[in-house]
Amino acid sequence: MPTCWLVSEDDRHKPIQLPHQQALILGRGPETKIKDQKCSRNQVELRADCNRGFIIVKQLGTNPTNVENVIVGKGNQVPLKPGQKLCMVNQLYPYTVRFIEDASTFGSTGDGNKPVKRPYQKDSHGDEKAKEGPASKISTPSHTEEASYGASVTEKATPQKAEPAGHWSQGLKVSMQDPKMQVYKDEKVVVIKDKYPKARYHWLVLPWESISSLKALRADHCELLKHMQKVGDRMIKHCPDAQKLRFRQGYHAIPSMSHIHLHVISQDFDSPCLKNKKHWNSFTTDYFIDSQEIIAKLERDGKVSVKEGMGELLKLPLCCHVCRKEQATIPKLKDHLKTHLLS
DNA sequence: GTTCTAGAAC
DNA sequence: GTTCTAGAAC
Repeated sequence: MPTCWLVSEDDRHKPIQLPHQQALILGRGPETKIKDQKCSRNQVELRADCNRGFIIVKQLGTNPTNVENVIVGKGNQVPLKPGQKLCMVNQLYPYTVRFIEDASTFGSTGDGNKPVKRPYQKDSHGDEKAKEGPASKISTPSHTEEASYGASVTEKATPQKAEPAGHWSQGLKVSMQDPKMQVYKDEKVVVIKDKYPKARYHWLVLPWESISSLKALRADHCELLKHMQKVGDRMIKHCPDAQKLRFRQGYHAIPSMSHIHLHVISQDFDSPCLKNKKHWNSFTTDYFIDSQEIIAKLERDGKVSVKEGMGELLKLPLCCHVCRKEQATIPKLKDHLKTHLLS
């Protein structure tokens, strides 16, 4: 059976072995050399399946752990396969997973067949709640996922109950199923109004098929994406202000919400829900990728890759999307936008 | 994703 | 003093 190794992509430390079918909890601590206070000492629970060649990543900490740039969500678990990227917290501390047949030349101990020793790490800062427990923990492999969680985690600490489907990042999956939210549906897609619209008109087009993110798209999704855009076109066409307003259709490079969704949004950005720089830049910088561009990339390459560093675009200065003039604050930007509305 | 709020900026 | 942002908490 191959051995499984968690590899620090920025080479902060040597690979950590993940024993087969044993839950290992990692986070801030000497093993990962992560000192970032945003990272819980029990940030993730990792469980390797050495026979099938993947690991299950469960987010235990409050701050986001990402797999392939998608937030896992506290209490949720997702698979991580070789080649995919795990970011321990806040898009930082990248890792990949590797399965090695002969592990003798790999890792820090050179002893490829035994789990890496992980002694109890006393909290030297004394700032962490005692309930967080040891820095890492291996539970017995005989438990089921649920039993293991109940036995090893609940009792020792995490006060919140595991509610994967209840996490905010899963909200779209709930909304799209709610008839009261649906404004259009057919055999392939459903349209809902954005719960917090960032403009006078702001819809989300979601496929019934569960597609986690842009990275999960494959060539055979092209027709679906074209259909989603056509449905968006139809929404715009039936809008009473269609003549007056400009619209864009596109995707966020790194969406916060699970389940792929096409934004159909009018370009007035006249909405009380548009409150901060992140909101603004997510719709007016390259963070917003036009539907056509995604479709073209998918047709050309058979996949969509999102460039690194897109998150930085959200911190850019506030720049008017019409005249590109920079605005100092959100309220000033909102005042400025009114001048374009009147023209 | 939103809400809340400390403290920076004015 | 008030306004506004940015980060933590949810």
